[in-house]
Amino acid sequence: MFIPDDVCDLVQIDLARVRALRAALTAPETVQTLADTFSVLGDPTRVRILDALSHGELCVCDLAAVLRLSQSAVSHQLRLLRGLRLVRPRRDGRVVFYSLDDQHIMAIFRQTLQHVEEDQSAKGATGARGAKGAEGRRR
Amino acid sequence: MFIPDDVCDLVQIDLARVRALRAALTAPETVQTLADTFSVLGDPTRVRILDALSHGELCVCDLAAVLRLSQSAVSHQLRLLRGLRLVRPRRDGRVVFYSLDDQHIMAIFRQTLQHVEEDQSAKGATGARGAKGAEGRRR
DNA sequence: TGAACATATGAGCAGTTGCTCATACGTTAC
DNA sequence: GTAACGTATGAGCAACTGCTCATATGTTCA
Repeated sequence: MFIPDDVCDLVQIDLARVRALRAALTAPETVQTLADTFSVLGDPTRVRILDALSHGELCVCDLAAVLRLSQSAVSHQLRLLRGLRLVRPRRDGRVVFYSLDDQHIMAIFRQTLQHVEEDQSAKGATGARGAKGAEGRRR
Repeated sequence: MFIPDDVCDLVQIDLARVRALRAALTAPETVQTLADTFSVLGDPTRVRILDALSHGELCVCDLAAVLRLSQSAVSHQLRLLRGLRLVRPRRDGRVVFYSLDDQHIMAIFRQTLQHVEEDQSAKGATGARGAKGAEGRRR
């Protein structure tokens, strides 16, 4: 679909500003990287894995036991988390222990929770159903 | 699928720890909320929208023009962002201006970029393809 | 009131995701 | 070597996502 510089013909539409803004936008690769990272964090199972690992390193099968997930499911998810260097493996014999690879993640979790909590207290719960199906996404 | 307390039968597997950890885990609703929020942030289009709005409020059609997206696409995404209170609408006649609803988001972006950058510098680029298809996801 | 316009939303489709199942890989013990 | 075991991974399927198209809603102005 073709989208011209000016989409609507209101006077208020600020064409100069539109063009200036385009130059000020974050680079596409950076945007993609941000989105990829958030995408990986945007799954309850992976959040739970990171949460569990925040208490210390765990082998795959203990992780599966803690979260009541299959070994395969955990392993698949760890692969993704490894890919973004959110977790780090350490082999000891046939057991592989995983730990958080980075302090930032927990800081990001904290900050995000702050956002959510500020929401609920400061603004009341009008239609706070979290858009994307905050409920009913588990299978 | 049934998943017992202990998945594997190695001696190293720490059953007591598994049980203790279960009690220490973050509450399911909190996990879901975190995941929902990250899920919304985990899309390039929405990241771009938030990035654009970080420079100041914009009406829907200017936003569409800046990002070269259809009005419909932008509106659908704004709906999601509104749902999680990441953006806030302000009506002025028939024009609706959107702005960031929260300072936290930009802080989260910054922190996440720090994580990514630390990756690339400190750890070299061995297999840094970001798992989930960092490239080739645009259509 | 009705035309024009900015925005919102429902339906539908192609692409993606997270799981399970089956199986391969890597290490240890015999 | 081979058996056992912890982990990793490919295929495949059901559910979900983000877009477009068509259309509804809400506001302004004549």
